[in-house]
Amino acid sequence: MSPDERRAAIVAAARAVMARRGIAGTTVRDVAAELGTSSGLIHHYYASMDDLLAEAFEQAARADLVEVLEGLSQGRDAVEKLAMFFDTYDRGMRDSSGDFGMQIWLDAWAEAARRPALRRTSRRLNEEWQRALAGVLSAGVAEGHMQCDDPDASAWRVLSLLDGLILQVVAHGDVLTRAQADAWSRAAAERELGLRPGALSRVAAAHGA
Amino acid sequence: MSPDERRAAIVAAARAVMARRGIAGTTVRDVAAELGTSSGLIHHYYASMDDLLAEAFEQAARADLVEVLEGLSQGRDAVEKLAMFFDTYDRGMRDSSGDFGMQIWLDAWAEAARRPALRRTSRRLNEEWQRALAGVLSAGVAEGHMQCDDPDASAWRVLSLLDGLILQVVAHGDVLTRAQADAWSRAAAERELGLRPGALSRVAAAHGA
DNA sequence: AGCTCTATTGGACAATTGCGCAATAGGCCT
DNA sequence: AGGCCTATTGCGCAATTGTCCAATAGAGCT
Repeated sequence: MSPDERRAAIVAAARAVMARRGIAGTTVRDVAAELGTSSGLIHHYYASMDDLLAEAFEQAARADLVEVLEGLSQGRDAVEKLAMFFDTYDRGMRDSSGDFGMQIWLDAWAEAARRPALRRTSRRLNEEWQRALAGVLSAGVAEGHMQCDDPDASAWRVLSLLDGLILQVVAHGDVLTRAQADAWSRAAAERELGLRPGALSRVAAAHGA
Repeated sequence: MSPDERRAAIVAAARAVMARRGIAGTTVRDVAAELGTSSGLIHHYYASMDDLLAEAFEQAARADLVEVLEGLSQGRDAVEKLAMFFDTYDRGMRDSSGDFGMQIWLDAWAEAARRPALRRTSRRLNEEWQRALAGVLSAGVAEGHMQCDDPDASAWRVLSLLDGLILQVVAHGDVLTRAQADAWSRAAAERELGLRPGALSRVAAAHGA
């Protein structure tokens, strides 16, 4: 196995463990076991566990971002793009790794205070999410379909509300359902952008698929 | 020192360490050192570390909640109560222990997946915040000053947005300012409840104090 | 004073952690 | 084929963790 392949395999194994145990719960031995190799090998390719965790988190987070960006590009206008954004976010939350896909974000936010490498990565990814969303809102205003004084602020609000609601689902379980978090954040976005109630309903449902 | 005093002293020491090192970084020996006693004594009063951390977090979080509830009670009507809610929340965020007052929430949400006692406590406290807020919104609707189909859902939204925005401030630093998080969440609440823009501005400022 | 009960000590213990290192294996070039 | 280089092993080490326990001290009651 070539060095590049090996590095990729290690990160993939680290992502798999992270999805199961969270960032803080991912150990060198877990990754080695997942990979079916020795623990020493991990250190041959990654100088420290911090480096590996930062890299694995970056890839996992970016994969989610890419998926959402692809969903976004499928919308025909800004309103549909935004609806697709919620669709993809919600779908990504359900299949892949269940709750734990989001658990790594909770870990990242908490660990950001103590791990500089992780903080930079987490911050950068969050900003990319916000930028993508702000772009859609600006387009929506330009198209005349959305009302919004400050797309930048609105994007932060839509994103942060989603984060805050999903946070409750992941951290506390039944206190909210995923369906409520999804529906409530769509409703808030509609109000935020002067859309009629229901304008951001599931695209799949609206198209009968 | 009486058992009750001792328990209180242990929790106080745990809170002090938590404020410095975070929940995940608080160890039995740290607490014992902070208290100037032996580590065995902690286990004489608390069956497990999980219990102690949950208790310490509970007290720290409840102190914030009580402060907000007091602020809330100073409002004359529901709109003013809600404005006071934001005032107190924002003030509590600044003085006490700076960012660390909120950092323990990030820790709690992340650690909830791994510590059952902490998860229960975190969940209960979050529900109390939501209930308090929902009460204000219901009163606002009854008074005819607010429009809101589902006070319960709206309360979760207002709270989660605030959490989500503050999260960015605490975890990522300058990506947002505390002032933006404060102003933006007030604006969203105004929209959410059919209030005129500016209706939830700082009470202190509005009264010239 | 003596007895009892418990607060308190200080260290032992096993488990787990990241990390390093000497030894091995196996592929690639000459 | 032979030799070098590095991927890979598997164990060991030191540090840290939560938990437990036998021993001690000291206060309060009879």
